[in-house]
Amino acid sequence: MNIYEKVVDNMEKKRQYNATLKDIAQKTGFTINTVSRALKDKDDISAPTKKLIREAADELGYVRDSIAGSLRTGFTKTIGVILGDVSNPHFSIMIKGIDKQAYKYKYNIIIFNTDEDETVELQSIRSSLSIKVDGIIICPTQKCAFNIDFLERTGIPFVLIGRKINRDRFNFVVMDDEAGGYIAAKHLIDNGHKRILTITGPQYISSAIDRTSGYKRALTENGIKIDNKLICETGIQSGACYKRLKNLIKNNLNFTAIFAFSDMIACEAIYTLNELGLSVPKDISIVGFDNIQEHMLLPVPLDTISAMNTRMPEVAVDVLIKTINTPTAVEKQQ
DNA sequence: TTTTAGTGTTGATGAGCGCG
DNA sequence: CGCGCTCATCAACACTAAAA
Repeated sequence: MNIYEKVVDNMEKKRQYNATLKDIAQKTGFTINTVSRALKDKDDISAPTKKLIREAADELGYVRDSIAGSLRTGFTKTIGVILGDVSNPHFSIMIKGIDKQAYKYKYNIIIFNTDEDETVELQSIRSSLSIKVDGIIICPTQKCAFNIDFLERTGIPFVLIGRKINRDRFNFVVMDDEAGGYIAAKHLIDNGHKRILTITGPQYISSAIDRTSGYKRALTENGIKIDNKLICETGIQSGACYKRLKNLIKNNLNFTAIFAFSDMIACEAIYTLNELGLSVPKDISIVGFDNIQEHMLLPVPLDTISAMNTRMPEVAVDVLIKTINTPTAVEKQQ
């Protein structure tokens, strides 16, 4: 095959791939509109015509140009999903749930990973708007209010997931983190623990605040005095807990149990304890959060908080789609 | 510099046809 | 004439390369 044949071959291949409604119309003798309607299975097109057009489309290797479609309809059938850390199983499980639910509505999702960085977060919001997603599901970094304010001002439908801001104005889908914190601490108390270390997330994150206050309530209700030394705030990025916990133990902090902000932090804590010659649960008991082992088995079974965690993605998508279809509706879910 | 033409798809509207 | 069925015509979407 010489260079010219190659070019022609490529052009033909490209043409095949790029077949449009126009090509099908020419091939079948119907108008472009009829072809469009036939392929969309509209009921004002007769069955024989549909069959003919579909066959022609297959033969030409037609693939719908969704960009052109969006140009016409104003919808891209795409949801932007903006999350802090997709390498955390908690979030990847969440993504899977969102995708599965979005599929039911014939929606695609596009994922943005912010690394919990507000600058990246803003860029992700901008990119989402740029590619004209119909709506956004976002787990906000909560490091500054600007990003979400900006998002609100654009008027695009969005739903917060996992973390909440300002109950009245925004749609958010969260679990009852306060209750989760309470149950976790209560569980450890019931097992005889009085010195319970909580390794919690940064206190600008709503879920961290709520879980910590649940923890405090459990202690208070059970007559245990709150020791601020046992409330350890740490970053939620990988490695943060390891350093922090190691330090605490080296400084001889006295505790018999840990309530971790997430299962990932719990895993890191177990790793750290093992490294220091302590074993779980013999020496130290641990309760995590998120129940990731429901989706992936861990080396050691982990006591953890699940609640309605697994339904959050579903609900978030439902609420978002509803908002997209009725722009004025404001919903609140918990 | 401004204007035009072109991209692919589809909702709204309308027209032709056969039948009762 | 009125109706249902089937398909056609038109216009618009947001942006850009090319023409004027």
